[in-house]
Amino acid sequence: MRPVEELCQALRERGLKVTPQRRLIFEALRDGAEHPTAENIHHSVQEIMPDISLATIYHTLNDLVEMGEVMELDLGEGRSRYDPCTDDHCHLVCLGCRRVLDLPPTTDGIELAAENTVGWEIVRCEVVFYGYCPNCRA
Amino acid sequence: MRPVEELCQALRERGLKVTPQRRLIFEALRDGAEHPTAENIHHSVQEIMPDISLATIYHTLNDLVEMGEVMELDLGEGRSRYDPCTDDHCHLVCLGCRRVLDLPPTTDGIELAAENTVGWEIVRCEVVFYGYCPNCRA
DNA sequence: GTCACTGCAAATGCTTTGCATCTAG
DNA sequence: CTAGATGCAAAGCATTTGCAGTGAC
Repeated sequence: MRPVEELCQALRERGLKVTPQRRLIFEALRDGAEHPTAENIHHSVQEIMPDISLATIYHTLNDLVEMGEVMELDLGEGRSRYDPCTDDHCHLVCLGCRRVLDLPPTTDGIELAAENTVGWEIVRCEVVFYGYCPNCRA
Repeated sequence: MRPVEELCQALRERGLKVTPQRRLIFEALRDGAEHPTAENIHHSVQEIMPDISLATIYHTLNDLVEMGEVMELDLGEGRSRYDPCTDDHCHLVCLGCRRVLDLPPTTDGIELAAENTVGWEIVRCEVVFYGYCPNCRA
């Protein structure tokens, strides 16, 4: 995700408007936990703007996803997480505490795709490891 | 997924009962498309037993997942798919027609995990490629 | 002044649950 | 006979949508 001011600029270039709500959402994504849910962001923005609506959060997150500034992660939890890091990388999910960590990209993911997907156009590859973190193994 | 009769046996061993509904669901999983949704299975079983309830489908699928006979896939579609193949393998999803293909497992997924997840107990690794199939590229 | 955004509430879509009835073992 | 299964309808959640009022530019 780019810095807040660049995001604001990108919004304007698309004919979208920069509102205080959106600025706060950008800041929450920049400063908060790394893989927040929409509700996480709602809570953290509410500390500054108590009346902001969850619908506004969803609206803005959808815009960011469409702009490619944020990745929507589906980690099998029945709700989406949003990742401000859009570089190629893998995820590691603790089935105990639901903590989500970033891992370096798999080097051969793309190679595998190349071998077995002749004729396809591969857009992206998602790799998620599920397990138990050191704390939760106990 | 094991043959229908073995599944029936496995149910009984767990104190669960073998009903005509469950048998039909097993057969639908065995014979039908490879990555069906709960609704897909409902439709195909309804051709033989029109009054079967969707709740029964979900109930049985949840049992099968718990028994490790079927994998629940979350491919970011807002609904689950169920995969009777529980061997280690990857998935290839067409963003156009939503077709889902199986791919061989990544050999180094586990290696990557071993290098970067000291102290963790890794349970499984899910790899999903998203793209456009030859038909949908046009 | 316009057109997009906001907040609210209602709607949506998938999945689960409560309950009365039924049935496998 | 009895515990578990079924079908129905209602409830639960996360997310989206419709709409009237508001605000960015």
